Amino acid sequence: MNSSGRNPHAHQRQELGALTSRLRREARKITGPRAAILEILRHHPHPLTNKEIFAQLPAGECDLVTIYRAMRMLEQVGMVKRFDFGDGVARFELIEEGDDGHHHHLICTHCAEVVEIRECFPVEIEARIAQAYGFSAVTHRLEFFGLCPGCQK
Amino acid sequence: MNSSGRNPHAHQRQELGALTSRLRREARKITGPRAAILEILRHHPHPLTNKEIFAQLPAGECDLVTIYRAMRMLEQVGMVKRFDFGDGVARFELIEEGDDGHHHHLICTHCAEVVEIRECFPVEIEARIAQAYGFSAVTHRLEFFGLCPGCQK
DNA sequence: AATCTATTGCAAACGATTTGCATTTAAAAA
DNA sequence: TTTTTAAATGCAAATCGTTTGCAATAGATT
Repeated sequence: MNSSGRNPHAHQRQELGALTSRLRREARKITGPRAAILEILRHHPHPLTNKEIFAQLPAGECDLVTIYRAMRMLEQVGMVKRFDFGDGVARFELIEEGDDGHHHHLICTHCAEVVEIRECFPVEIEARIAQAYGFSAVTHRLEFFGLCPGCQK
Repeated sequence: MNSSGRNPHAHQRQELGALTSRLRREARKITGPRAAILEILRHHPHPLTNKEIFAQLPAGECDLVTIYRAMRMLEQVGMVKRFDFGDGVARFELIEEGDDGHHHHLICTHCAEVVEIRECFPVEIEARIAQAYGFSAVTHRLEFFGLCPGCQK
């Protein structure tokens, strides 16, 4: 049982080379800003906002707008997953090749700590819902909120 | 088995009088705009955006800003529940006295039709998550997306 | 090395939501 | 009922996240 298993949530860091070749395969250019952004995402197991990425970047590495554009592109080619914590700010997480990145989070409403939740429950439920209402291609968006151990009292 | 049961999703329309007295109890003034807004919400079983409410209002009844302020206030006193369908626009639904309004929706990604989902599944799951990670006061936000019967092909 | 086109930076536009402030008005007091 | 008082409104302007236009730059291909 080694650590290179296929648990999509093991968060083994993807190699930068693997990431760039993935980009190349999509006929996208590997630019300085993009490499830097991927490098940051690679080291963060939790969803990051565009601003947070921007802040991590060496000063002047690239414009905030470029990050917005890069994230949209990375989402399009399926390299990152966009999450919505309901605060009006998009967050992104790098996902593994082949994975669709579907999972959930538990967010502390006080300190904003984020826990990645491995299990995805409502999958069985989706089928039930889909057929109950005649919908197809049903997916869901689910996030949990609460007080983390450190913030309780 | 009459229709005035206590199923919180039966959507029996709340009386305007009951609504205003609820407001009065909270030491809020019953104004023209507020009565008009409540009147609209009363007749809509699905979440409405501020703009949608504005559009329903008799022309010149009140400013859009007033609606924003009213909805925030109504949310504070627990008379409406705010929903987030992930498109960057807040939606509101009137909730019954005593109810916390917690429920979910199934939204057609093509025509935006909204189905109210009565059952709330992850309640049992919340407990599991809460204790697994030591969080307290855990809640969740869950919405389903898919293609409604009419939009499939 | 030359070419071609995607990508970037910067400024400006956008859409949802909030805020400041002077004016109006519902509700409490007289 | 009139007076008083604080809350609510309208309007303009500000804010915040995100997108877009455009000319300049720079990967990738030849």
